[in-house]
Amino acid sequence: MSEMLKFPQDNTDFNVALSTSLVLFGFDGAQLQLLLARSQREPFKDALFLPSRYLEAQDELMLSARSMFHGLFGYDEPEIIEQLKAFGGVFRHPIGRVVNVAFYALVRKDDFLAEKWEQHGMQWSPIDRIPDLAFDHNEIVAYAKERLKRRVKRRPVGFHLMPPEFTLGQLQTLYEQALGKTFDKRNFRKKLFKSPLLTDLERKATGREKGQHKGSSLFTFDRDRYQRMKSEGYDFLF
Amino acid sequence: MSEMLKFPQDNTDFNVALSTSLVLFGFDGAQLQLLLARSQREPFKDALFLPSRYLEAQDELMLSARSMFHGLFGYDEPEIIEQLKAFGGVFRHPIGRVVNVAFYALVRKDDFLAEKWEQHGMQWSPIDRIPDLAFDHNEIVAYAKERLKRRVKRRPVGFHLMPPEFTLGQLQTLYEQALGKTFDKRNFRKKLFKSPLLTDLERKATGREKGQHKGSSLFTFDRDRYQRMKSEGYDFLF
DNA sequence: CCAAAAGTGTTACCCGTACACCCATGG
DNA sequence: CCATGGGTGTACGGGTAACACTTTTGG
Repeated sequence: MSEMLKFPQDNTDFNVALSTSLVLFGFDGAQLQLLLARSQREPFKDALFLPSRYLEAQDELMLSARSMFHGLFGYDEPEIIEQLKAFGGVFRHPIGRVVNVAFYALVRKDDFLAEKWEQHGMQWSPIDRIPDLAFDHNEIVAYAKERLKRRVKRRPVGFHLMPPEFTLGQLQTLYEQALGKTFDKRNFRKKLFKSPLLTDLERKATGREKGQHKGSSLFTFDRDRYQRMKSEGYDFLF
Repeated sequence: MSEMLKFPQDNTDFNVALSTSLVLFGFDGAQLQLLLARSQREPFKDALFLPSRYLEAQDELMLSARSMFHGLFGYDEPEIIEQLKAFGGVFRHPIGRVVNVAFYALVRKDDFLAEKWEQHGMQWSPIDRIPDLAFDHNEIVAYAKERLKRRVKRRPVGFHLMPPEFTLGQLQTLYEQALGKTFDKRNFRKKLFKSPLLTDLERKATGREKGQHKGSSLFTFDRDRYQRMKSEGYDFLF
């Protein structure tokens, strides 16, 4: 009974393993997607799951997630990466227990090292049509989508997901898919222009980029301004 | 490199231990508080920390948290208990790694088995004056307070924290402490009466209960009604 | 010429906020 | 009688939501 009052130097049970999984959101110009791996070997051939790896005992949770990210994208860290929570409900290893700590991150899809990974069965999947995944990974994805919904309302996620130049139509698509509802075009624009983070590039889209309609105006996010305003206490709100 | 693509049957590293900690919020009629333990033995004598225990390898995370809760309160589960996230940044055990999965719960302070635990150094501490805690438990508390802020806005937390009968003054105190700001009395009442969950008991407080001013009206929450409305899609919003 | 998306203002309603006075009680 | 909290209504402003038509472009 007073185990609760002891500092954890006693009675420890070191036969748990930790894995980390990543829920990586990307936007290809028209669709919000996430990255899945496909097992290419028996006994789970073709099963889909989230990019995952074991944590070595000395690793920090976040560093483990970042290093996995590095393997996939070739640089050290995405701008947005955050722990979701621990998921422990499903997988039992013959040797002990596996608990999975999941992270989510927002990425530029272009940065993905596709040549390197596609041959290993990795692929992007539209967020509204995620197939059955192994383990409890569907539950993790559902949790991540909820987290994303909250972040979309409080952070200019376009910074991290959109290509450097984009149209307002694309941005609206992103918001609609992330929040799971549609918006009136005029109201959407009004709302976004309340914050001064969107810069009109005064150029028109050629229509060659995915999801860009020819002739519509191109915008970009003003990162510097956002940094300055944030340090003065500004809070983005959608 | 293709570790990421393997199912987790290989290369596991079973020398991690998991602990669970509880951030237990209670309200004594006048103050929002949380429950702390005090170590009574060397080498950490007098250190304060969150109620914590080791997870045995076969335990579910949530069940472990609930069973610790049972030890403290004598019944199986609080109405609100939720995982926060995994905290792994601080403690290194000589044998391996300890990762702490924290939970938060809302409780009726009266239910705490005080006679049983006070002699073991457990005590309630006001939320706005939490002392230095061992490990990274201050960080956990900070995270839990943020979670509580969000929940206060979306759930009728009064159900779970308030005594069965309370005054509007008490309820306002709770909201003010949880959200860290003050409210105008009239606006506060207006806001709460938008939802029909508050029942006027048509009796007056005697002034004997802590935090109740004599003569003010007593209210209770209509649990049944909340259940019915919730099943019809109602969402509480403060 | 047809389809698809871009672009553009106004109105109504709701909600949040600000604000002041009198009453009841206990000390 | 003084201090503390209870109890009550109104008015303004900002934000959200609803709503339709014309233009550009590619096919």
